[in-house]
Amino acid sequence: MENSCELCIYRSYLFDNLNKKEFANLTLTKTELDFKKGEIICREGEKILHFLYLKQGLLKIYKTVGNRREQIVGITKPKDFIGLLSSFSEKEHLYSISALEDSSICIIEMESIKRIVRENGDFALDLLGKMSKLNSQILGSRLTINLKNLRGRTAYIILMFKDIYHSLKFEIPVSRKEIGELIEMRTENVIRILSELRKDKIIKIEGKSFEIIDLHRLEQIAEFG
Amino acid sequence: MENSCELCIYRSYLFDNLNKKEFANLTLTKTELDFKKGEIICREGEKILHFLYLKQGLLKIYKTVGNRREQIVGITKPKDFIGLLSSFSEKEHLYSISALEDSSICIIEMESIKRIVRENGDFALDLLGKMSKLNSQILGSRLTINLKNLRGRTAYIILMFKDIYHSLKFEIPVSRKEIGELIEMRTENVIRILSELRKDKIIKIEGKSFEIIDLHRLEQIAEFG
DNA sequence: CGCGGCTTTGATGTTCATCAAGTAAAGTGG
DNA sequence: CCACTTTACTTGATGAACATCAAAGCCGCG
Repeated sequence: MENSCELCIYRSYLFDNLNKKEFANLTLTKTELDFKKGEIICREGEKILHFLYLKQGLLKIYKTVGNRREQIVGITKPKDFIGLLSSFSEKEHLYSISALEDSSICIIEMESIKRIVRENGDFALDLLGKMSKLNSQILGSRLTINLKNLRGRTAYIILMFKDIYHSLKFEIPVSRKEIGELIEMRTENVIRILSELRKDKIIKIEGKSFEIIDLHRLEQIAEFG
Repeated sequence: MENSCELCIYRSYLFDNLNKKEFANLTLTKTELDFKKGEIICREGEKILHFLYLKQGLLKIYKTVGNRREQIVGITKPKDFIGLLSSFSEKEHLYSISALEDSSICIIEMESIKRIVRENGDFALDLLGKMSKLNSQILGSRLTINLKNLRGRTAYIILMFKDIYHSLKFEIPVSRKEIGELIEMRTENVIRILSELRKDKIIKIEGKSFEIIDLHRLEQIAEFG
């Protein structure tokens, strides 16, 4: 695992606007942490002390509601800021975050980031844009999901994984139960509809191995379901 | 209508971090516009050219989906930035906005705001925070609504109007149909459940006049419904 | 080996959307 | 200002979509 920020493949994505000195100062306070699949990165209600950045892996952002039900708010892909949803406005995390796959996370003191925002206008503007984008995406996906019926939601989530893995064939990193939490369905219905899609020869599934056979029809279902 | 930014009651809320010169430059490009109830401020897909700020009134942010159904994303109260959800990341408005009440909106060139973000770090940081807050609120309310049954949603929206008007008695600015769009219910069910709540002596309603009789029970319903 | 969690299928029940139909209110044009 | 049209509001009846319940097989793990 390459641990130098200088050489990080994402350096230019987020920190392109920083000069040498700013960048050096930033890396001083930076830590990189690895989390195993299933581990919890932070819990709803904990103090926000760090700015979190997903270098590698996949995370879920979720909320525990009432009696041990979980509602997944979104999935974080590499290059996403984690918890950015609220880092600049809240004192405590609004959502919990855990690793769906083994993941590497870069951790920077919140104060360091704030200092750079104050000192470097281009960085500030860029960060505003990225944050705005992430929020739009998450809100948009929630609105979209709620308009669809169960078949449409299921197709939507399969297509989402296709986009994450850039392939028609992939291993999903989540259980059927977690799929349900992501798209607001009961586990039983997730399974039922996956079976239907299999019988209709739209997908192949075996455990967590998924393969999309008829992409066009799947997209139709996601669109009009 | 007082048109000077110097004297605006909200000046300190948003522009407290600006020095005299910055503030003067900003006000040069500023316009204030009045919209009548029902008028459309912007449409989904239009170019974002301005930074919009709600001075007075009430707006709805919504999306037209498929065959002339509307989905309301949120309600904007005075002091909220409008369309801030996406101003810094998108070229076009993601949502349409219209006036629920007669409203005054301050319009500032997007470029002016961006310049200040670049030049004034404290302003940038403050804006990041406010934007983050607004996004959290909107996302939170969507998540909350989707967990509730129809009774719970109806109670929730009544309580929201209570908070907007700071009173147990108010005139709602929306039709039954619009309430439905706000909380993802059919118009008929909105009416049915409002009638139930009336029969249960929890609220009094007559047309658009609402009065909360039993606040405690209403809160219970909103919480556990 | 047995326990608990995940997966699967079928049967049953509830909630809510849809359909239908009628009244009231509000805008429109002659 | 009144007939006319349209839009909002209201209630009841029906059906579809989805949640819940139940039961059984499977797998990993202590």
